[in-house]
Amino acid sequence: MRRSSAPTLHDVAREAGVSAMTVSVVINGTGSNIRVSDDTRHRIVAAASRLHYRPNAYARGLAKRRMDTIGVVAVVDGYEVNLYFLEILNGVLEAATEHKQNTIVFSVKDWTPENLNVTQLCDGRSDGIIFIAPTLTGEFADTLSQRHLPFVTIHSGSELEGTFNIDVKNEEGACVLVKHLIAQGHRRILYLSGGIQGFDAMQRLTGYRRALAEAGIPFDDRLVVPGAYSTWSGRQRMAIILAQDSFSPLPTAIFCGNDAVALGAMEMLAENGIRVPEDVSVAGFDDTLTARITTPQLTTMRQPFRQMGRRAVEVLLPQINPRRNDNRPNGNPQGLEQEEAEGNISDVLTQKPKRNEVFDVELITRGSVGPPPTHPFNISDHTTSRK
Amino acid sequence: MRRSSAPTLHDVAREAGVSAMTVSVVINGTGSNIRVSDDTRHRIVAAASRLHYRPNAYARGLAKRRMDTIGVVAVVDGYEVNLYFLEILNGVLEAATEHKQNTIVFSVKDWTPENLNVTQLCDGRSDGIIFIAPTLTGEFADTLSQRHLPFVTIHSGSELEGTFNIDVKNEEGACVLVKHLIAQGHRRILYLSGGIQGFDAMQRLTGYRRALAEAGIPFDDRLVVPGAYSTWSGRQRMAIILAQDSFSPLPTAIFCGNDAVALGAMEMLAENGIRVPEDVSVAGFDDTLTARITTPQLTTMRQPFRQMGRRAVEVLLPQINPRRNDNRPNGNPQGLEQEEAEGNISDVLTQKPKRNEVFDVELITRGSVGPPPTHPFNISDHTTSRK
DNA sequence: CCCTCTTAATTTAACGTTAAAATGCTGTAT
DNA sequence: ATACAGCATTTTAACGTTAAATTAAGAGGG
Repeated sequence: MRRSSAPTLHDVAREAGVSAMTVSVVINGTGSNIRVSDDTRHRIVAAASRLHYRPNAYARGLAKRRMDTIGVVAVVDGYEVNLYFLEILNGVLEAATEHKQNTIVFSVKDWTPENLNVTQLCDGRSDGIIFIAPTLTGEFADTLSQRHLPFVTIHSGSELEGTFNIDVKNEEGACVLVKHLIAQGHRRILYLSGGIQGFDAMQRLTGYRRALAEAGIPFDDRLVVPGAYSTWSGRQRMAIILAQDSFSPLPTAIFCGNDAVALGAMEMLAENGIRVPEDVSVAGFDDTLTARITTPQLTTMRQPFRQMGRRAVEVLLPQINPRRNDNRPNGNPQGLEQEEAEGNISDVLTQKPKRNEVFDVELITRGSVGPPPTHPFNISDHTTSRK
Repeated sequence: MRRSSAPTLHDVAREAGVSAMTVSVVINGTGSNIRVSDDTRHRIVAAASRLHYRPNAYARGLAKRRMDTIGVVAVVDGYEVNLYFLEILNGVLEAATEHKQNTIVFSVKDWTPENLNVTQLCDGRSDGIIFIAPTLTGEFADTLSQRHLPFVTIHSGSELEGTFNIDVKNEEGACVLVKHLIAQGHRRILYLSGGIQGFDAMQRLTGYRRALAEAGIPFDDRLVVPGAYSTWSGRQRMAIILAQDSFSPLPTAIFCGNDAVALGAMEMLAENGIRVPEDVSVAGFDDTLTARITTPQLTTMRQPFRQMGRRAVEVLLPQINPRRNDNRPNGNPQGLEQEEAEGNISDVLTQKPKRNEVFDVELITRGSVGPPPTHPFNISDHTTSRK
């Protein structure tokens, strides 16, 4: 009782009159070659609960060379909360708990390769990393590899060799969404894109162009406005569009890179007295909570975030512990398409196979999309008269 | 080079031709009694960077008996994201970074004392805990105390002995807000409260009653409807109110326990064709992002979340390491009121002093509050005719 | 009575790091 | 020459845990 800090295995051992090792075996069910008599077991359990003993996770991790902890890296733009991140996180937490893994969240502000403090990721706190962001630099991937830290990305495209990535059908999703707009009668459709360095923004652009092409509508690159995946960016870009003569008359529909962007755009439209969907239709991507918060509610493409988070865990675990097979998923999740590089055995044996898992997206129609106005909407008529 | 895992201090030592201890001293600036020649230092730095060495945080924590990590416990209701929590977290992250502390987030679903897996909190991952929730059980506090884990609560009232708590002037805030409603002409004001077991909900109720009393309006307990601090709860309670005859004619103003509750209430009102603020005024509490997402935007009381998060760190750190004084805050933050139990020296020497820091709140007026309608609003007239 | 087999534990040696004490050195004043 | 600093570095011993090897004691068989 001379110590003022938390009780240890040895304290329990002394209290129960046995050795530390016996206590260790009793505390963890997994006693390799070891057996403990019922009497001793009871004494130890009693002593442990009397002292309120809790095993020290770090000492344990150090000894086992395994922390049973998954690190999740979230990239936060400025002060803005990325709701989709939280939904992915829920999936990760769910699956991690099922596999008895802990989760630790590293949040990174304003993603730049330098800014990301790799130290925290690499200092032994986790056995593997789930990286959620639309971009991943090779430099960063290299650092993790050098540290023998397995990782899985979500939304990072599939450009890097030997990298596991979970993604959605961005191109197809954008194409379906834009076709939906065209079906309503729209022909002048603005694409308010996310960051152009992101893979997903480019893939969605391709889908946008394909939908236009198949409907025989010529592509006009002035109708593609790049920004960031944030409400702030949506507001700010929308303000520019409304102020610029080249955008008058206003396009009759806006395809936003993101629900957050759509929210910002709709705020700015509302502040200028432009009605949705009467004057202009707005569509988003993600189907986060945001989509049901706007007035009217948002037509958008749903991403199966929770499933994607779950899947990331299931893909990561076998890489962390290649020996045990108890983490094997039970069949392929629905709507999942698997690409495997060449797929011959030598690949599997030599290096991590390149693997990309792509989930389906789903069109969710709500009130923000309607037929185009009968007469083109002239911005200057309204914005100046109001306010 | 026989090892396939990450390089250790010893690897660097071998590479540089020195002992492990010298490397340790070079890596951490803090060489207590020790000095290292420039030549050796350069060799070690070179070797470390050549091997991409990163110190193992856990081994380090074990040896130092200090993890330099603050744990933050977030209680999540169901699947709903508590935006105010994220804003507090930003303050915590900011201050923690300034004091060179890491932060680890424990998220707990559906707060019940049993559900909260205390193990994770107590297994040595953090040196102290910041607990964000409107309730804290004595049982839980005891467990932490037994483990000698210092903790600070936010929003947990000041009921428990020897506990540090950061809070806001709930009573005064509610009083100011309700007086504002009264000043607009309202006399029948509904209080759509958060969980009644929470200290803040009760304090706000007191403020609500005081405002009514000072205006000579009799208190009617049927106008106090308890629920939870969530959008779902706001929707659900509002639906009940609209369906119940006893609430017709509708109160002319609704004071919601929370911005999230207000959002839910406003959604339900809108779905029933009831206009805000023409038919009914709505006010919230918190001034989170939610308040600017509603249509119209929400009149609410602003809590200085970021400051509160910062302050929690500043209060926690001295408890973790009473020796060093380098964590001392520079003066009292503005709008801060400090209560100290008795304040005599013996208290400080014997046990943790009971301390409660209470921040000011600020009325933010927006579009959701207006004068009451000239004629009382009869629910059945409208809800049945619509839809 | 010696040998082997089982059961129930204990002992030893890590895991990667740091605090504190110990060790050589070199020069400098007594 | 002798003791005495001061510097640069190493040694030793933890921190709390677990894997693997080892011991001890009894049971049963020849």
